[in-house]
Amino acid sequence: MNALPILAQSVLFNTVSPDDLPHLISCLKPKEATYPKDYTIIEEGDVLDELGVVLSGSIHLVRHDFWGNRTLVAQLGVGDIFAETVACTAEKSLVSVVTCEKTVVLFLSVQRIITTCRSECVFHHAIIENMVRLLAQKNLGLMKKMNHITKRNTREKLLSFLSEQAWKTGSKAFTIPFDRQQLADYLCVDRSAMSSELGKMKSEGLIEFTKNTFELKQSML
Amino acid sequence: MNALPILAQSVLFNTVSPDDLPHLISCLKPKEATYPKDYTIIEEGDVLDELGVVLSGSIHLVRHDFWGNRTLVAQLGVGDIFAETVACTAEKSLVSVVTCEKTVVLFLSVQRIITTCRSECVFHHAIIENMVRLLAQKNLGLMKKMNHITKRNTREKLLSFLSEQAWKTGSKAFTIPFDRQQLADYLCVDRSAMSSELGKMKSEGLIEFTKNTFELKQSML
DNA sequence: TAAGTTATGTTGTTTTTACAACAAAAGGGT
DNA sequence: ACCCTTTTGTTGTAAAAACAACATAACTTA
Repeated sequence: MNALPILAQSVLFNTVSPDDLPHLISCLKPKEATYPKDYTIIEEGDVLDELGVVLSGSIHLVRHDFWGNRTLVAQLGVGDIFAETVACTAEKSLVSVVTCEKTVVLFLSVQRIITTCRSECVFHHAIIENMVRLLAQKNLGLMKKMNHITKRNTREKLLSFLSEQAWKTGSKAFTIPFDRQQLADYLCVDRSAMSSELGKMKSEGLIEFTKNTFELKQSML
Repeated sequence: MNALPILAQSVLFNTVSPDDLPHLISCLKPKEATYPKDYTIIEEGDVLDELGVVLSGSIHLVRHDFWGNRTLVAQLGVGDIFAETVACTAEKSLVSVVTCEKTVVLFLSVQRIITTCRSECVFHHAIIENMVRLLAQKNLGLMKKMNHITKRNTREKLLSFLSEQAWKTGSKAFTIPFDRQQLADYLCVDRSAMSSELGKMKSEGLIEFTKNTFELKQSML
């Protein structure tokens, strides 16, 4: 498929002029792959030297422990980049990458990205800068998630998460990208316990919700 | 103080030849500062454009919520780098940086690091590559911490943490860099609850410990 | 060394969570 | 419309954690 419009929007290439982009991409050993729904692209423990760009569909970064508890680390969509950490560090992946639907991915060589090539690629140093920003943003994302899950109880985790969503959309009413089980996995709590906590919060007038659409009823920190 | 030997060992500069280092550093607007014990170098919400290198002493990255719960995100020592994320993203800091003892820090301009300068700095692109690796490693560190705190109960968190320490030192007996309160803050649990859980684990023969020295008694995942 | 301070361990109570089992609701496809 | 599957909500119980209060040990420093 035509990856260029999507790549042009991604954090990694949004400063590169559309004219230069095809040449630049061709430098990075691009490989496209299409996966069905619920396909595991990367397994925990895998080692690789390419990062992935989601061209269509969506993916989850998840971890599983020995008792089957699942932790949802992040959900990524079109234009988002994954596996950059494991590719940069050459260490084993701590997460699995699983498709949520039929998904097309473009893989690019990290070695080629961070190693400046000869003068032909005048724009090359631009994407290295972007690579730095990308990693810093990922970092920030992890810290934000940490802000939620380090809360001491379920209600605080929920309020922390919902507040962030409201903040992100700039409105007290918003739709979250998770179903209940996914939200529970994301916040590291039991689904049913979370569900009943949501019920309590609704009956106390703190929040309102139907399906994935929530509304915060009071100012909360 | 003479920062060069320490910088030469740091992730950011360890590939730069010692001869080139002074020139390179001077490009990066270096500023040295000395802080007393328990001094807050960076407050949550601060915005800055410099990263810091610990030249002597040690620091904690911490977060506080409104109920006074403290979360210890990481502990850094000589040669370690902090504030690179907030400096790269130009967003508000999510953590505070507090000294554990008298500490000397060297600040360097992130703008100068990631923007390639004129040809004079032939080694410049080398540290950009290092910057990428540094951020990726930080990322990995956050994921590892996440592996611990996403565990469902205190014992699993402890085992996860202790296993990692054992793995890191390559021995079943090791000394951890935290006291009990700090460990509790790191694992996001109550100190006394953690203390009693440690007691149970000892009485069950799982572990042995005195002060900060632990020993794992059985094979555990 | 004595007194004060900090760190750690212990215990009991209250609150919260996980877990299990089930009911109700919502979709999906034929 | 019907059956089947998935999602969500509800409830009760058992387990775990937070909390508070205190005992003891270790460490400082005057």
